[in-house]
Amino acid sequence: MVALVDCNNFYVSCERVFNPKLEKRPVVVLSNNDGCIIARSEEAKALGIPMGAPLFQFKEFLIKNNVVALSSNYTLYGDMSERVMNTLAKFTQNIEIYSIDEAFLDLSRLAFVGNDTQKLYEYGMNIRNTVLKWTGIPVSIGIAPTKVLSKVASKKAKKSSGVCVLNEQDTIKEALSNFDVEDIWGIGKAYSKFLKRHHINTALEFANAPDQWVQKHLTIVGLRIVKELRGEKCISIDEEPTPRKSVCSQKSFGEPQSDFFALYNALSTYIDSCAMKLRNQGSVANIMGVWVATNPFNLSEPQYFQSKFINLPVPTNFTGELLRYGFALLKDIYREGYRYKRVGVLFSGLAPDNTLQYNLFDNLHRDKLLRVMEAYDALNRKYGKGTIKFSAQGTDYGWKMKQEHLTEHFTTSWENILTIQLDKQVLPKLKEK
DNA sequence: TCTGGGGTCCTAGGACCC
DNA sequence: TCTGGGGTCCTAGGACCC
Repeated sequence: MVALVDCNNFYVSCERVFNPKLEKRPVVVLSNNDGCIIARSEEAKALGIPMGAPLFQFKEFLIKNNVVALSSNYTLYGDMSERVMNTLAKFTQNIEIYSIDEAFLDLSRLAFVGNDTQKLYEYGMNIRNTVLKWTGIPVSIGIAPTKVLSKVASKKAKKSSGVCVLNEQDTIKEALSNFDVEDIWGIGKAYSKFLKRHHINTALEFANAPDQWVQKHLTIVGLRIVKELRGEKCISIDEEPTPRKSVCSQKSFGEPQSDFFALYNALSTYIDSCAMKLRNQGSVANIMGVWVATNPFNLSEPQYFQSKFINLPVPTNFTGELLRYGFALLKDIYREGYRYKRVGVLFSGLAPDNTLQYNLFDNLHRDKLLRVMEAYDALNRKYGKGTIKFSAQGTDYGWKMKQEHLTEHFTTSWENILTIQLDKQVLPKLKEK
């Protein structure tokens, strides 16, 4: 059996842990630059605020309905996610962290739980209560024979007690017959439109579709989903995080930028953060690409998009070295006279850093640089990201993201730690305990 | 009308996820 | 005026090999 643990409205829930006044109120969390609405509390969903809606279209609506809008605080969400995952790991080591707010647990190796529906339910409840108590984050748990079915179960769980077990044939069938095909994990916009055109509207109807037809139109991926819906395990639980195959970073500017060095400042920051990710997973990059773009929504202004990719002469993850390539690439594609909205960088062709292929004409002292980067990472890990930087990143952040409603780094910065005033009557009782 | 057989590698594009 | 960011996988088709 597989359990999917899914945090409810995760970003909003994180904010609520540190600000109980947000409880029972409609709350939304915004994307970078306060651009779109990317997370909504149940109250906000009930008001009909759609996922991904641009903020400017809904500003008045939010004010009128007393909705709290917050800038996204990924430092906080990342740390809270780690706490949730660490809590889950106390229950089983067989866990796949699927995203910032979701994890699959392999229950098949927990003999004491077995296949008994009631026992599975109680176990799920125990997990749910523990996560809530230890982290303050409410979760929904779906338990079923396969990953796809556990996703179905978790959606059902959200509408009931928070835990749902789909175990017996008839309960599974019943659930699938009431489940819209477009809500199935792995069926997106295009496929659901296609399926509905062919009169497949529910998950049950999809599960009953002929294999050959499914594979022909939805590839092998679709066929796997169908089989999982029938209870046949096709998608395994990945306990080892597979190393990334590419790393990229691109962000919109708070204000459009025209100056080359403003673009390069931003690019340097993205390169630095990618290079750090590469070093963290022990990879070096063989291919590097840089692109710039104007705002595609602003049709009244001249548009420009350009990218350039190179094969790196020596695969590397050294920030300083990559900054030099970044500078040259940007120089190549930059054109004066445009108002740029974003710049981005991509690293691919990743290889393990222990298979380093040296270049005959390489004149860098790589052993020394390796130690420099190790010290660099150690400092930033210990005292916080950005403690030490490369000079290319500069000090002028005209391109900086807009974050007008940012909450504090409650769990990762001593300066932001909450102070709590204890009631005089509570204190002696606590001491007793 | 007919035009060998078997393979690899790369890329672009489309689908999907959170 | 204002519209997020970071990933994965699969397939078809072309170029190339013998």
